[in-house]
Amino acid sequence: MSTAPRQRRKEARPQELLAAALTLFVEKGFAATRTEEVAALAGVSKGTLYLYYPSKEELFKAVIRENLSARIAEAVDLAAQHQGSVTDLLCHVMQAWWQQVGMGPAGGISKIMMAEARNFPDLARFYVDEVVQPIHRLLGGLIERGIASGEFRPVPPTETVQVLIGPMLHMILYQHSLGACRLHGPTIDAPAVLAVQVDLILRGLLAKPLGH
Amino acid sequence: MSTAPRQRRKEARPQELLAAALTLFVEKGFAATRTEEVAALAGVSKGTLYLYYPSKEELFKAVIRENLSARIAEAVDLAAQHQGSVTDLLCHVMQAWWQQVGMGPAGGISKIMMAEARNFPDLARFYVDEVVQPIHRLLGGLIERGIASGEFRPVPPTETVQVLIGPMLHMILYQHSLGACRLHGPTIDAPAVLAVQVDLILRGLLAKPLGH
Amino acid sequence: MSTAPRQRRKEARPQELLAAALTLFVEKGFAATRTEEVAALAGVSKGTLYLYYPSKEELFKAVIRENLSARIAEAVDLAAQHQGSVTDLLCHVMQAWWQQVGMGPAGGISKIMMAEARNFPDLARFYVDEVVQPIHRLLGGLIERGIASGEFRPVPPTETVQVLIGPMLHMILYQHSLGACRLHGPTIDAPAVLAVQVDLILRGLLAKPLGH
Amino acid sequence: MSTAPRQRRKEARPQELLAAALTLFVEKGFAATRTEEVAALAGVSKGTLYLYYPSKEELFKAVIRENLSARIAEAVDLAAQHQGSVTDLLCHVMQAWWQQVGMGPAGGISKIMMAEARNFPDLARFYVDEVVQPIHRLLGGLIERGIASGEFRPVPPTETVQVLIGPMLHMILYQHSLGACRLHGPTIDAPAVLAVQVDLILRGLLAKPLGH
DNA sequence: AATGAATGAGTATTCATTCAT
DNA sequence: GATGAATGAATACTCATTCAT
Repeated sequence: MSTAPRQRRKEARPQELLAAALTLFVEKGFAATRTEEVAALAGVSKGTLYLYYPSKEELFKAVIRENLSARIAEAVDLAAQHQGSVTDLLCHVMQAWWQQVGMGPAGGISKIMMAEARNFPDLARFYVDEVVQPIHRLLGGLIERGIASGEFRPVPPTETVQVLIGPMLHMILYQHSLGACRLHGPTIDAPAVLAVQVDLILRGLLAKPLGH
Repeated sequence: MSTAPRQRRKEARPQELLAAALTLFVEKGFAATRTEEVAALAGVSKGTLYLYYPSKEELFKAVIRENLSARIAEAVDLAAQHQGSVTDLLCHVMQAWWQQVGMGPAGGISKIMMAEARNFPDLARFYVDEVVQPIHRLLGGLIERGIASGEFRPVPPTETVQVLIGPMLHMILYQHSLGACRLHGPTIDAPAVLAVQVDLILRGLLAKPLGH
Repeated sequence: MSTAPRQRRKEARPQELLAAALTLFVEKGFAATRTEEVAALAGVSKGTLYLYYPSKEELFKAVIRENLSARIAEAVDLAAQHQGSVTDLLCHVMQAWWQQVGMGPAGGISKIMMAEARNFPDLARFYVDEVVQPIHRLLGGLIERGIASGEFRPVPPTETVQVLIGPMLHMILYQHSLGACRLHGPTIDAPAVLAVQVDLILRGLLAKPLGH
Repeated sequence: MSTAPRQRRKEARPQELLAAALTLFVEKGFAATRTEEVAALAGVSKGTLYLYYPSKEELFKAVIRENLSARIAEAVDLAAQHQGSVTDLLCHVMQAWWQQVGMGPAGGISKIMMAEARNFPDLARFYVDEVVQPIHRLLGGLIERGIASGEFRPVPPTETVQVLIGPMLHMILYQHSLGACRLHGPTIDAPAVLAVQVDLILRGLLAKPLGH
């Protein structure tokens, strides 16, 4: 209880390092981020970083676990317990993901993986196992539940998941790459796009048409 | 008539270099591709590459011009001359882009830009001006034409363009990144996804509902 | 007190690197000296050099500050405090410069600047501000003092400074260039030349002729 | 007599190449001058240069022969034939050298040699044999003639040659190096310096003092 | 004779990782 | 535990020279 500040500091170190790493990896990419910068942003020296994480790759894996694995587990739990309309659940899950992950810096992790998967096969494997597969299982399952319950038309689940995920991921990627440069490209109003997507796709998905 | 082999080579070199550069840039990214590798893949020495392109960045710009700018111009022409249903035109443009660009290696260029825009601001600017803006102008214009002609519901054009582009771009990115690693992630059946997308989104877009 | 060897090295490194740099820059010139050679001569690796100096140019500037700026400041102080004959002071300043700078490796810096000024404008600017101007101000001031005190004839100060500096600088350059090659060119006996110069020029400078 | 322009061109080539080489070598130094630039300035292609001179070093030797050896031979002849006062002859030779060589681009050759002798020992040897030695023999001989004739005091000839040459050479070097950068260093008024030098040194050299 | 396409050795600088203190 | 000095592998770009045309 009366842990000295030094003690608190020592316990907080991993979190501080992960936060610094997330920020810089998203900003510059994995390969282009220097470990020394991560350490500096976390307020420690280069050597200290290696005390907590044995390499840059392991540091990145820890960032993924910290920021994505946990969120996914929550969503899976939520879906398992939900009782009512699958439509509502699907909307909720997607909105929540956007709020908690997509909008924030953690969204940038997907950019990094897209960018550097082929140069770092170990990271790619880890990310697919830890993130991509679970999300596909979750959303695919929801589509199947909706079809089974008669809410949705009998669409192919796997492909529909792609169509659901696509625009959201694309916006995330854009905002963390070209959108982050101060250029005169198209400005993306993410909530508006999500609204349009929900409108368009639900109309297409639902067994019973909505009105205008 | 009496073009010596040396002469023929000189004229073919730029194409050979651009093809090699496209392959490697897409595979490894811009920063991680070594110029010497590009030269080797094109069957020439390091120095020769610099005879044709003054720097790695200029080489990359040339790759973009060669592979994307030309295709975009074709699509713009096609759209300007098309007379019939906007729905057909939109489907055609998107299918053609997928066939000619998305599916092939040129699709990987968008991955590179997502990945490295923030580290190479000059390239980002070039890509936005040369590729992103023209595509948005083209598709946005089609949506507006469809609304004006009464084919489409009065959706917001800019955001709808995002929803149209999103899944396609996401698939492209996926196939050039995680999909290219031999992992057990979800296998994407791109034509099937496109079919689902067209089905879902057109249902949402059209003023008059389709049947099942 | 308990300075570990590592610590002692850290403090000594800049000096060791500057000494190695001076030696090699004088021997081969600025452009032709490889940073790795400098590091090797100082007994460290390539990377260590860059821990202390951010670039080859900054290393060179540090060599100038270390070897010339300090000497010039000393001479300026001496001149400011000197009370007696300007003739004596002038002789002393020139002899001292020859002993402390001209004769030693630091003399070679002027060779480098002559050689590479036009290819490295930043270095040229630095050298003019830091070395050439101060020396001219010092010697020009001495000539003026001598004229004002009636010791010297009313010669034009600026041009006289050139005549004073010329032979010394020429000898320095010669010894660090052609003289350093084992050739059968004229061997320069620097002290003898200086003696002749002092004899000839003082005779020309003094208001009252000397005897034979 | 009716040589076609093409013929005239072919015969003029070596001269044009030497002129171009002199200009660029003086401006940038030997190592830093690219052979392609020399060829371009002479209006021919890279390959053509090698048709006339087998290497960059041989090109440089030819520049020396063309611009210095010839002038020296003229001065030697003049000195051999001169009958009157050695003082006049010495003044004349030095002024003529300044006018014909020092002031013009050929003066820059000495800068190059100072700069790069140690990196190109072959060139150094050639320059000493072809230029330095002859000039020293010429001027040393004049001093001895002046002493023998009673015009000059019995000064040591070799060292006196250094004092004579020094300021002139220094000015040449300065004007081709730091002086050629647009900096705020001291501006050298070469004729004024020469006048001062002649005044000072002759006063010191002559057996019978001049008046004020 | 003239060209210019091709070559490949050579070099400043960066950065993940180690380890003595 | 914490530091930061030291390392050395890795890479874009240049330029003298050659030689097929």
